[in-house]
Amino acid sequence: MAQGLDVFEERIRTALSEELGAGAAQAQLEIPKQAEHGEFALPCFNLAKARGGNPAVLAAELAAKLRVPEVQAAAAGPFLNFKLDRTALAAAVLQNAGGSDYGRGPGGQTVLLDFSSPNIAKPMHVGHLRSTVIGAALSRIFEHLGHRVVCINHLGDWGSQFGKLVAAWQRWGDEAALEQDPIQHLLDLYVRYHAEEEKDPRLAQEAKRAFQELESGADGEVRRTWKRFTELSLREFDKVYRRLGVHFDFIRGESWYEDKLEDALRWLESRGVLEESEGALIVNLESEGIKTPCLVKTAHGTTLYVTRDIAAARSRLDEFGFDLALYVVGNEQKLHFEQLKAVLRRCGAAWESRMEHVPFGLVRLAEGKLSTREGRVLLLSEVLDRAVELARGIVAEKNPNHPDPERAAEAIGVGAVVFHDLKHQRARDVVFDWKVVLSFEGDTGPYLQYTHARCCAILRKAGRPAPDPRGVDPALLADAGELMAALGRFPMALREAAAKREPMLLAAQLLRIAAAGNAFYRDRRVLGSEAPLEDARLAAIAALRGTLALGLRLLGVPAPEEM
RNA sequence: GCGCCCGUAGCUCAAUCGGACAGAGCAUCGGAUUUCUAAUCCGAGGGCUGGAGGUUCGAGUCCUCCCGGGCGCACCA
Repeated sequence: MAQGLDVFEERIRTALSEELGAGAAQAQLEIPKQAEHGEFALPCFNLAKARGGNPAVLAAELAAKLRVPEVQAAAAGPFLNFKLDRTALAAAVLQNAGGSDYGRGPGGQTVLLDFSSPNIAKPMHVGHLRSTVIGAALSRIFEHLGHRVVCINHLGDWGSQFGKLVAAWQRWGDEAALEQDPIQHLLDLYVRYHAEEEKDPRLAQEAKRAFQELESGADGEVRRTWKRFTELSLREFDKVYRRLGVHFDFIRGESWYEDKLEDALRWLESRGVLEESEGALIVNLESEGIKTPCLVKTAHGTTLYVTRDIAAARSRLDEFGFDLALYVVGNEQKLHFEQLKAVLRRCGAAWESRMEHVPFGLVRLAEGKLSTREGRVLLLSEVLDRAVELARGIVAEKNPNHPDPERAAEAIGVGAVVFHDLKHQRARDVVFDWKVVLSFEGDTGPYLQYTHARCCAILRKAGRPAPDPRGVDPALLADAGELMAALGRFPMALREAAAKREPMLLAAQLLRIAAAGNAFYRDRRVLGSEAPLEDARLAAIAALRGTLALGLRLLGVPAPEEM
């Protein structure tokens, strides 16, 4: 069930292994940087070295001998280039491209994704956007590849910070302010707490006591207050998730593992990895090459973030039996996940190798790092609102007769913000720049949406259903090689994006597809051509539209039919 | 101080397992619309890939050192 260009790649590998032996099937086939070198290329240096020959000679020999159906092999110095027959290329791509199952894979694994995970009582800022959109995109990509995906939102709803928050609420809480804008009020309280904590040491005591009460399980004032904050926060988060089209199978904060903490600690004890140090319980990790010991219980008896993650990992393995668990969490928590995995390893839990931290760079402002406490925040909802507002103006200007301008503006604004995040390699820090985020031209989400909308317009104006792509004459699309090759690489881009946990690879492929598509219909009239040609071009447009729609959906970017 | 990540065009970013002449977008300049949406397309200029060595047939990519930035380094998450 090879799709797109995979068909040809398989043929090339088969021919190579027939000529050079089975090992050659794994030879490094790459995509040439320049289109005139064909669709695939084989650098012959290593092969020649292994066989004791000259790479250029080998390339020439292979070019003469290889027989690959519908593929022409040509030597260019030490490179062996493969150029696909244009008609065969179009025929192969039209076979699947554009369908909702294009690029679908056999999958079969259970993949758990832990992402977004904002902290209760704090607003979602642009930093949360990264985890949310990267995690959500990966979840859809893995799902499309046939895996069973479980998405968990591991809310930060536990920990000593909630002791601080409850203590602050008990001192300065304002019922009316909480009703009016819960997250803002809670944030104010949190900031005020930190400001006054140093002047008044009693605050720290109150906070510590409150968290101890919370963790004791007592169903008193502290717990009721905390629960209320959680519910109010979730309601706010839901609004953002709805706008982003993000869905979780489970919204389970750290508190969900509350009743599993004791068991986790007993387990560590039974494995003999627990040590006491300065009144606290730790796991020494020097044998795992980590100098910093892992602290699992504080001297005053409360658990920590990592304790909850240990409990969560065991619980999730038990419940879902995951083959792969991806934690889409910022770079700065690298050590945390190394420790988590090392602790499990010391306990003999070999399954920790299936857990993987998928880190991403942090978002910074030009003025400096974001800091909730110092009030240097950039609210996610504000970013989305501004993008939508700008889109609203542009829609009104460019398409005053749009049937649903408000909906289009929302799609364009949100799409711009989401795509902007996903087009960068996740590892790198990103500097948030309004000018760039709010740009709708060039390599942007709206550019992809626009291309999609143009295709929709052509298909709409055809006034009839798109022809069955298998019924059109692919020879009439021999001039669409760029577009067909770009579409044909979509399945590969999907697989790479999953393998490297890097949605950018899909985003980049969509940009290449859109660029090829725009060039294609710019120079070739679709409607009004003679019947067989119109059919063929309509089929190409349908494949383009469908692939963009699919790719955008996987990334979480809406694809309106009209802009 | 130790560890990890990053330095590519004026700006934001790509570059497949180490492969061909380091590519896009933005910005600048110049073109394209009686025809399916100009949020588009075509073209031009713009580079000692932070610096110095090394490995290799071949280095933006690997190794060493230096410079610059980010993050982390047990009682936060």
